[in-house]
Amino acid sequence: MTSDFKKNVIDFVKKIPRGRVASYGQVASACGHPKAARQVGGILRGLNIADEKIPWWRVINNRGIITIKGNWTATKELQRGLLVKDGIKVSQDFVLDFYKYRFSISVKGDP
DNA sequence: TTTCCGGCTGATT
DNA sequence: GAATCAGCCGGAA
Repeated sequence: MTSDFKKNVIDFVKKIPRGRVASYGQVASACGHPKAARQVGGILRGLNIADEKIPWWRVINNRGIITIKGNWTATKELQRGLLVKDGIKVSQDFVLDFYKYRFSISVKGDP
């Protein structure tokens, strides 16, 4: 069915530049559903992870913490490594300066 | 189809 | 600061 929300989320995530991060709520809000933050993670879970075209690792929670279950195809360690590779400093607790690295949303709906 | 769960968040308690 | 509650929406059963 490919809801607009899903497409929007994926599209947004793909637009996240290197060295930047966005929170689930931020992405959800950009899609018009500020409360659907959980769904953002759900979408990334069901579709992408293995798709390196989509920087899912740049999507974290609003506290700059990698809140993953640890039972994924991806793990916290993997995500942390990818973030570090992007030039983002991540603590061993999987915490990063979200305030410093957060991605500014460019409001746009459909091209 | 319905029901339940979940990588979240913000507000309360 | 930890625990609870409510709200959102896509998957999986």
